[in-house]
Parts: sequence; structure tokens; C-alpha cells
Amino acid sequence: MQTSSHKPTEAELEILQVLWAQGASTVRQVNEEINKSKPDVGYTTTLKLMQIMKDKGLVHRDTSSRQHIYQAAVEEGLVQDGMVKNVIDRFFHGSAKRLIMHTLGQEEPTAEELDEIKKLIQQIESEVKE
Amino acid sequence: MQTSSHKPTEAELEILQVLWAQGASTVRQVNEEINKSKPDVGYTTTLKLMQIMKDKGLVHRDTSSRQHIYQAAVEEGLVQDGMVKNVIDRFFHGSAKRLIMHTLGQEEPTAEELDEIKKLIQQIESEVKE
DNA sequence: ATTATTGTACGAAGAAATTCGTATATGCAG
DNA sequence: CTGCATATACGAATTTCTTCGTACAATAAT
Repeated sequence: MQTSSHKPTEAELEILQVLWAQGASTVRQVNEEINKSKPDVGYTTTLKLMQIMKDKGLVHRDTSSRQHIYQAAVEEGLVQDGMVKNVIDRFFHGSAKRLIMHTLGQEEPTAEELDEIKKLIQQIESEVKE
Repeated sequence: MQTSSHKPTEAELEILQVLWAQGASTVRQVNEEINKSKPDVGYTTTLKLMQIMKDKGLVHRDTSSRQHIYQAAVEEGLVQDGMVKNVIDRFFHGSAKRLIMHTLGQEEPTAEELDEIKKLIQQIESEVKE
């Protein structure tokens, strides 16, 4: 088994975000996207990071054309999952409930959103009963 | 206004956790607590970190006795808040709902916890109506 | 009073993450 | 064909974070 899933660093994560949002992309496309929020990140910096990520197995690379095309090799959901676990452990004493309640109290969800959350809760409750 | 709130690093966060849990403490108290999970962290390492944190304004220090007494200078809730915002932005496309639903789906909360969350939702709903 | 213990100060080593300069290859316009 | 724009490769500098050795001061013990 290919021991995948090195935990991405900050900068690597930013690149993954772009790949998740835009799908397979060249280094230039990724760098331009990143430059929208961080104008000073040089092209070779992004390139190097993406090469490192390829070595770590975080992305796949298609080298058949001159402009290599990169693609996320880890699922967004799995990384989200890891991050949520991490936050729960580090900031909410291991309690998912605390995270949820904090978020509810803090982020002012709309009535529709609250509705959807309620529905999900009911669904979970019914699953547990059966 | 004193632009406070340098974002704490990993190691700094761990120290803040201890200070939040135990209240004002000496370096030795903090180091001993940390040694429960990380036995190899040396005393001077913790000391140095706490001194750095004092420079950054993350903790306050009372030097009136020989054993300096440190106290968190940032509120746990505020740091949690910042982290939750961060995670929502970076991993959940800015949607608190998505974070909550992901967490609910992932972390298998107990029936009691679901109850509490429902209560909070109802409370928020009634507040919005008024 | 002398020694051992326990404390802070702080420079600097070590490790991890990020950034970039430069070499070199390829494609394209004239 | 020649020059310019645009690629990748990759070593190395830089920055940030963490760890610790060592110097020195204060207190406690004998």
C-alpha cells in the first residue's frame, strides 16, 4: 500500500485549494490564481512547491505536453476531515459538539441553513434508532 | 489600539491550552503539564517559548516573585473564533453550514449532543424572529 | 559559609517551510 | 537561423519555528 497522505503544509494547501476549485491546471494557472491574493509569490516558487508535492504524492502530474499539468491526488473531503479532527482536538477539547455550538453561535446562519442542519440531525437520529 | 493577536504557532498554542485550562502558572507547571504528553520537551524550551510569547503579547507575566507567573493574554474564545473562521474560509468555501454538516456527518455525536445542538438552534431561531 | 538546587536570560544550533536565482530546454515569430 | 518568450529542474539562500546549552542570579540545605 502506498502510504499516501503526507499532511500538506500551509503553502501546499493553498495550491490544493486551487486544484480542487479549478481542476487539473498548469503551474502558471495555479500561480496566477494565487497571485490574486498574494501578488508577490514568484512563478518558480509555485513551481518548486508543486514539484515537491508531486514527490510527496499530493498531486499527480501529466508531463506529456511541455506545460506539465497537475491534478490533486488527495480528496478534498479527506483533507477537510483531517483538518476538522485537528481543530476539534486542538481547540475544542476533543468535542465535536463544542465546535458545532461555537460555530452556530458565532457565524449567524440563516433560517434556511438552520433548517437544513435540523433535517440532517433528524436523519442521524432516525438512523441511530434503527 | 494595540493591534494584538499575533497568530500563535503550534507550540505556542499548546502552552496557551495549558494556561487556559489551569489559569496563571509558572514555567515549571506548564512544562510539567506538557511533559505528560511530550516527555522530551526540556524546561528551557518551554521557558524560551513563553518568553517569546510575552514579547508577542500572547501572555502576561508577573515578575514580582522569583518564579515568574504567566497568564494567557488572549481569550480562548477569540482564538477559537479565528481558527473556525479560518477553517471555514479555507476548507468550506466560506460556508459555516458546510462545516457544521461535515462535522455532524463525520463525528458521530451522541443523542444527547444532538439534543443540545437542536436546543441551541431553536434558541437562535426564536431570537431571529423577535 | 559553602554547596546544591532551582530559577531566568539569551545566543545560537537545528529543523522545517518557503522563496528564488540561475541553468538549461523547447517552441515560436521574424 | 536567430532571438525572445516561456517551460522545467534544482541547489541554495532565507525565513520561521523549535530546541537546547550555557551563563549567571537567587534561594535552600547542610
